Amino acid sequence: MESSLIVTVDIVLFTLSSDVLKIVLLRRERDPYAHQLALPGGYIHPEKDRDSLAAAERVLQQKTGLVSPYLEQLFTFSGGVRDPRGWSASIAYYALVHESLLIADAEHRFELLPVDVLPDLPFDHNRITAHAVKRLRDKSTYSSLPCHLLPEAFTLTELQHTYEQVLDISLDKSVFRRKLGELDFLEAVPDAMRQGKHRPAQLYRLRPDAKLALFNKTM
Amino acid sequence: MESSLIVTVDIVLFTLSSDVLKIVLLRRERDPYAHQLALPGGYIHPEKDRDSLAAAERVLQQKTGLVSPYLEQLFTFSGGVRDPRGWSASIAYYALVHESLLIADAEHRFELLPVDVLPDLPFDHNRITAHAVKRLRDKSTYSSLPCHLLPEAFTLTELQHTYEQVLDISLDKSVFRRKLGELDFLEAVPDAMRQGKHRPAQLYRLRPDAKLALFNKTM
DNA sequence: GAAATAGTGTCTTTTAGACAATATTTG
DNA sequence: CAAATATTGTCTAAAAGACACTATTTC
Repeated sequence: MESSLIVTVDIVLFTLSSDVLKIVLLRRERDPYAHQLALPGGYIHPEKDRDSLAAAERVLQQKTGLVSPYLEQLFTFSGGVRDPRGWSASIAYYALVHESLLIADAEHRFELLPVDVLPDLPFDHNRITAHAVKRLRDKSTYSSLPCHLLPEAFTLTELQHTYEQVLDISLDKSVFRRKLGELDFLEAVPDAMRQGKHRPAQLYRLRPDAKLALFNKTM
Repeated sequence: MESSLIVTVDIVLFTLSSDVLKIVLLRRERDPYAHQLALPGGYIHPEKDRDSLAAAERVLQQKTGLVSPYLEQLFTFSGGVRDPRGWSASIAYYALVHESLLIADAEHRFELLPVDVLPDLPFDHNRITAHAVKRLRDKSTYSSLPCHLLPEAFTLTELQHTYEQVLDISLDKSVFRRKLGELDFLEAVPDAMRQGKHRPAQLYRLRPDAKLALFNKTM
């Protein structure tokens, strides 16, 4: 009925490593662009994948071993020139994960590169990545999104530091905590403190039922 | 290489009619769901359509006669159960247009129905519409988006009224104008006033170069 | 107790909201 | 000039920002 269309999912997987925002890139096994670094991605399998989100979860699991981190549809990139095989559509997703989950599983299957100094990537993967970085930064200005770059439990200072790294701004400690308090998406982990060389800090985690929290104003 | 996937575009076309937010629905000519009201949509034509945005523009033009109103990608809906023909992906768009453009062209090819009292629609078109309404309302709280529901020139009172209809809230005249002034996406149309039974009002239009303007805070 | 970080409080500045006052039309 | 709407100004209340102060830990 229709000429065949290539439909894929691609994933921009963010993490914060050494205080720098980075993404996961894989070396492609086959043509086109074999052996080049590219975003994790793959075909949709209509028999296996309930929908494109399930396809993204499957691809992420197969290529990086990760299970259900924060994963959200980004945008669908399409057209006749983005893939040498013909007209294609890529339903792009972005994901956030704490670095420890990557290190735990790493058998050098992927590379971590800073988003600000990426090489030329195949297809329109630079464009997809730029779109994802913009979305991450925009959404981080008014939501609890950056929480997902941290481990399950974290201190308020670590959370503030994460916002500062992602947004590349500095925030006032007092104002930051006041705004967090207005929302109510965090809860203290009972009797859990981050120990350091000085005064220990209370550990917090996302409330179990908490959806992505939105600030009225900008963070 | 891959089992065949159906890829379509669907469009949620909004307008404000008699102070009510409505969308355009067309009666389907063929199966599945022949003769039922549904969102304007159609297959992507890889030979003709540069990308999915171009496909959406073409579909909109062919089905409603409209040329390039405000048109933005919404979300891609996909899966094995949304279309009886098999696994499918619909790249959904939403568009805003002033009512006059619909009336000018109307040969009863489409119907206008209020978003709050829609009938059961085929496929997952109710879900797509709900998603579009949410996006429109969310984005209207912090941007100049509702301007596109008005004709090219409009008064500030008309613009305020449009925000109030879309968001279903009432706004203070003075505060509203102060916030508009902070941005700068409007310009007065020289010597153009809306005449009524009382004091005429200055007409404004979007600045020629103006992109979608964003308020720091909520509108 | 000095140093370092955690956590809270207070004052000032900015912004939003309520509402009044003035301005310009028509009949 | 009364009525109606446009447009601007002012006062008050709320929020954000800057910054200082107190608290708790290690060495």
